[in-house]
Amino acid sequence: MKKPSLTQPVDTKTIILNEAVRLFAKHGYSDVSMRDIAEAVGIRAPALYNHFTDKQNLYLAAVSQAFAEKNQAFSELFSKGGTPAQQLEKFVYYLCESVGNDPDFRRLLQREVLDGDEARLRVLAKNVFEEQFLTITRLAKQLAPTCDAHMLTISIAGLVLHHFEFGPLRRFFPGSRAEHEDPKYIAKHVVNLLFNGLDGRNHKKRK
Amino acid sequence: MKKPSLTQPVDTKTIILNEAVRLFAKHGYSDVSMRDIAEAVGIRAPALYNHFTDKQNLYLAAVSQAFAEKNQAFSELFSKGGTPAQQLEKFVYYLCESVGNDPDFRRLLQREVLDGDEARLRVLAKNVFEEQFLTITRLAKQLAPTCDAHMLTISIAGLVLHHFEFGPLRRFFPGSRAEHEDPKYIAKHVVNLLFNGLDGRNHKKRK
DNA sequence: GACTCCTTAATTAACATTCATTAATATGAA
DNA sequence: TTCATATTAATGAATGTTAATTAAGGAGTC
Repeated sequence: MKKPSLTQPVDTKTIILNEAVRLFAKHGYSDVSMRDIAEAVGIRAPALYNHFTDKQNLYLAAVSQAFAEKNQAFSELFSKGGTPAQQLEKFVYYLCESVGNDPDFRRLLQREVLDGDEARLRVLAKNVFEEQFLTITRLAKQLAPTCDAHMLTISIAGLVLHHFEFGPLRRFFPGSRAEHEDPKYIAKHVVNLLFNGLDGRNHKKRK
Repeated sequence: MKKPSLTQPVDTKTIILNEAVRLFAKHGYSDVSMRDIAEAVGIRAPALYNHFTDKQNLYLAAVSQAFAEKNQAFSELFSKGGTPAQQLEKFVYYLCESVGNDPDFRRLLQREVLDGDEARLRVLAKNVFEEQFLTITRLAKQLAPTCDAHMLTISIAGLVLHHFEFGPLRRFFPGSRAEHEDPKYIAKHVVNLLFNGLDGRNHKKRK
């Protein structure tokens, strides 16, 4: 069916998607026009309609693509075994690096959570995040049996995500330093907080 | 200067601001037209220009108003003394109630953090949140002297905020229950996590 | 190879709509 | 009257999208 022809028919669609992801993540759906995307690609706006039926269709394809690849590296995380504590620590580091190195993904997620309709959010939860959510929830149950594991999973993700999401505002708070945006530094802080709570002095063994 | 006249001249401006806050919080700057706001108020769009110079001006005024009142109840929180741990617990409960009962405020904050330019974010940090930030940082230093207090403050705020921000997506995760959106339940969870870390069994005395 | 034919993907031009904003004007109370 | 506040009408720009057209490559037939 899909015959990759000659010049670059498949390539154009990929380029469009990449530019769309970048622009939608940066400015949001309503602040990116079809002309903006076309210009970034190097074509005219009507040419976009050879690849996508309309703007919404292009947006959904862009978001899907941005979220699609996020399930591969994750699975490998837990293949190597380790104690639950070690696995959680690995996950926090993975999440920090992942979110820190892909601001487009993070911003698209923020925008979807803010403005996505129920249908889109349901798909997002089921198809993109459910596996990861269940894995962390299982871990949470082992590590903190008396805690609401559902809530704890949200807490862990939120703890990481918010350090990145709040960056633009946090920068103007007293005591801000460059390392506060460093994924490794954030991960270390979060891991410490999770395992020891506020009282970071009484370290418990967890390795 | 401001003479509250008769019919409702000052009132109109207030109504405009309230409707603008509501609409901007719900849909975002670009997805709310001057006509939308005017319709919500019950007037025609050009009448808005008797009270605000342009759309940006109206938006800034709306955001300022939504953020303005957030510094009053806060100060009283710490006037009654208590141990640092008690004060922090009070703050978490206050923040949960505050954010939970004012979704417009929360959504506007989310939008500003996502799309606000540097100047606006600087003003927001300095004029709206700095006092609260410094207070919590001071508390953090007392409660966790070995921890990066700046980071810890962000963690505390993020922990609370994310439970509300992620609500629309979290609802579609397995195990979701109604109480997961209850401010008091969230506060209890956050307090427990902060003071005890993952291991919620070894409760430390803190009252 | 040379001739059609179909498909794909690009272009320019144009359209209808919506938007923020302005101008001119009316209304009504002090 | 005067001033503040509202209205209607209009303007110019931007938006998503469609129409008509063109160029180019692949496939089948001679």
